[in-house]
Amino acid sequence: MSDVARAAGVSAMTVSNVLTGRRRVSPATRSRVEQAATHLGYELNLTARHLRAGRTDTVALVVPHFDHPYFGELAARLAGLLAAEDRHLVVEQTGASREAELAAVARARARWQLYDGVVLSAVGMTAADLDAMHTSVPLVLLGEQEMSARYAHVRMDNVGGARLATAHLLAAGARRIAVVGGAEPSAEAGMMPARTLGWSLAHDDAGVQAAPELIVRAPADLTSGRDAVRRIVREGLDLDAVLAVTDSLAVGVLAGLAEAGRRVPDDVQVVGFDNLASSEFTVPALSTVDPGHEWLATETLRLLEAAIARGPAAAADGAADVPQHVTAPARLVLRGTTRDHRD
Amino acid sequence: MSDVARAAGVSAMTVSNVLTGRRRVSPATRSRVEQAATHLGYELNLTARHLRAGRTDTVALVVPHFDHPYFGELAARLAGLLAAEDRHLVVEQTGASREAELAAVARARARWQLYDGVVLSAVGMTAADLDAMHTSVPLVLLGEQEMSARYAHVRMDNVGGARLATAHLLAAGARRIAVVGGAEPSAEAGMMPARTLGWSLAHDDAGVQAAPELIVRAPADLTSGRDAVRRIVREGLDLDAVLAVTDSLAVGVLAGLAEAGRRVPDDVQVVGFDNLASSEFTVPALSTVDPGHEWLATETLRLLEAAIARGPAAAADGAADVPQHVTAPARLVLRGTTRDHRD
DNA sequence: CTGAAAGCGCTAACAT
DNA sequence: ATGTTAGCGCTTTCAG
Repeated sequence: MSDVARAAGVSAMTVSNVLTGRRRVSPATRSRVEQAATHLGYELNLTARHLRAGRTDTVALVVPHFDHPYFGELAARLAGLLAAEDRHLVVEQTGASREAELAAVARARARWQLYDGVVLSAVGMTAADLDAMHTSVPLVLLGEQEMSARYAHVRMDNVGGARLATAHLLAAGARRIAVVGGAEPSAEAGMMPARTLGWSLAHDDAGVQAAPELIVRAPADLTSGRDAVRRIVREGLDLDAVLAVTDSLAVGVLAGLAEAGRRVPDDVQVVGFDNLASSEFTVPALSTVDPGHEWLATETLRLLEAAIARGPAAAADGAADVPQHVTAPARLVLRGTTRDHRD
Repeated sequence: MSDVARAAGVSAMTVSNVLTGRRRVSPATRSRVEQAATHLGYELNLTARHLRAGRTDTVALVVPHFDHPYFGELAARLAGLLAAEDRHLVVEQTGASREAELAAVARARARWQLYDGVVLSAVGMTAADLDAMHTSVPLVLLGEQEMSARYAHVRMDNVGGARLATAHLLAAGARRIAVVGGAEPSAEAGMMPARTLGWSLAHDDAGVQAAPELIVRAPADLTSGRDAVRRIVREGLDLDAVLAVTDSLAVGVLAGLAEAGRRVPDDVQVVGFDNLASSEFTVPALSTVDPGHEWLATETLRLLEAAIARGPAAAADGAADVPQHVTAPARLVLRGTTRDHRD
C-alpha cells in the first residue's frame, strides 16, 4: 500500500481512504491513486484489515460433511441472505463422526475467530461436549443435540414431522410401517431417535400397535437405504409402508424396493424427511416432510445477529440476555410415494 | 496473549513458543503457560498469525453455487486430500451467472488473498474475462472456459465422454437420440457445446445422421430436465434415447419420462454425465459418464501446489515455468437406463 | 532456555 | 482534503 502511496505521491492514509471511500478525497487525487493501484497491480490485504478492524464480515457454516445435499441447500440459502448485507459465507467441514467433530471443534476454536460468527451443524456431539466447548465466537447451533444453555439453537420439529408423516400413512391404511434409519425412540438423543419417537407416537395416536422389529437401524445415506430394504426382504419381514428418516435414505429405499419388485405406492408407501430439492424428481415423486427450510435459515441468521450484537465477550458467559432455542415447524408434502387417505 | 504472558510471569514470546512448539520450552514454564491460557480462556488470534506469516494454510474452492451436488462431492474430496497435510478447505460461492461470477471475482481479488491458493470453478466466464482477471493468488481453474494461458487448468473430457455415451446408445440400437441441455456443437464454448459436439461426432463415427431438432436447450438443473421432456412430448418429437448433458438433467428427464408413461430403457434409453453419488439410486439406475472425479481432485491439488510453490509473485506473469492444462479421462458407467449392445 | 525489539499491512484518532 | 502516529496480535531476529 505504501508503494501505491509513493507512486501516487500521497500518504498511505489517502490510499486507504480512496479504497474504503470512508473519507472525502479530491477527484484528482483519487484518480491518481487509482491509476497507481492498477498500474502496480495492487491488491488490498484483507488479513491486515481484519486484524485492524477486529471483524471480517464473514460468517462460517460448519457442517459434518460437504457432500450432503441438505447442507448445500442450507448454505445457498444462508449465503443469499448474507449477500444482501454485503457479508460473506464460507463453508467448512468437520467430518461427520463425533470424534472428527470434537477434533475439528478443538482445532476450530482458534480458527473460528476468523469469522464474525459461526453456524455449527453438529450431528455427533453431545450436550456435554458442547458444554465442554468454550469459545468466544458468536455461535448458533443447528441440530439435534440436547439444548446447551450457552448457545442459541435452531432445530427441526423431528418428533412432530415424523408423527405427521406416520399419521398420514396410518390414515392411508398402512399397518406395518418400517422406520428406516430408526433407533430407540427418544426426544433427547438425536435426530434418529426423535423421528422414531414421532413414528411411535403416531401409532399411539391411532391406537395401532407399532412393531419394534420394523425399526431398522441405518446410517443416513443412500446405500444404507437400499441395504435396509435388502435386509428386510431377506428376513421376510411383512411391511406395507416405510418412514425413511431422511430423504437420502428414502431414495435408497425406493431403489431397494424397485430392485425387489415391490410397487410404490401400491405395495409399499414411502415417506421421507427433509424435502431435498431433488426429492421431487424421484420416480415416483417422494412424499416427504418439509422441515421449514426458509424459516430455519432466516431464524438461524436472526439468532446469529443477536449473538454477534451481544458481542464476542458475552458469547461465553450465560448473560442475562439468554440465547434462544427455537424449533422450525414441519409440514407434510404429499407426492407420489403415498396413497390418498381413505377416510 | 500478553495477558496470558503476564499471568504466567513470562513474555509473550514464550507463550507463542508454547503454542507453536517451535522452540524448546522447559516443562515447568510450559505448564504454567498452559494453565494461564486455559484459565483466561485464551484463544489464539489466527488473523494476526496469518498477517505475520503471510500464509493461512487454507485453500478455497470457489464454486458457482453451493447447492449443486457435484461441487459438494468435489469439495469433500479436496478437503480429504488437504486434511492429510493439515491444511484447510473452505468453500465459497460466486453465484452461477457470468455477471455474478465477474462481480464476485472482482470483489474476490482481495478476498482470495485470505487463502494460500484458490480453486476456481467458473462456468460463466469467458477466456477474455479470465485474461482480464489479474490476481497474484495461486489459482487453478476448473471448467470449460477456453484455456487461459495464465492459469493452470483442469477440465473433463466433455467431448470424449459424450461421444462414448452416444456411441453406446447408437450401438444399442438408438437412432433418435435427443441431447437435453444441448447447444451449438463446439469444443470451445463451454460444457454444453462440448458435450453436444461429442454427441454429434459419435453420430458421424457411426454413420448415422444426427437430428438437429433433437438438440434441446436447457439449463443444467432437475426442473429443466423434466420440462425438456414435457416439451418434447408436447411437440410430438420422435425419440428413442436421451443424452442428458448432466446427471441432474438426467434425473429430471427420468421424472419427465415416467410422467409421460415412457418406459426406461425399453421405450427410451437415458445416459447422464457426471456420475453423481446419487445417480446409482435412481429407478432405474442411471447410466452415466464418469468424468474421473478422483483423478480430477488429485490433479487439481497437484497443480495448485505447483502454483503455490511458484509463489504469489509468479502467479501473475507468464513465467518460464508455465502452468499446465490437463484433461481428465472419462469413462462410461452402464447401469439400468440403457440396453445392452446388440452387436 | 527466555526476552526485547521490530514489523507484517492496514486504519482510527488526532493533527494540520 | 491530506498527513502523522500509533497499534490491532502475532512471530522472526537478534541478544542474553
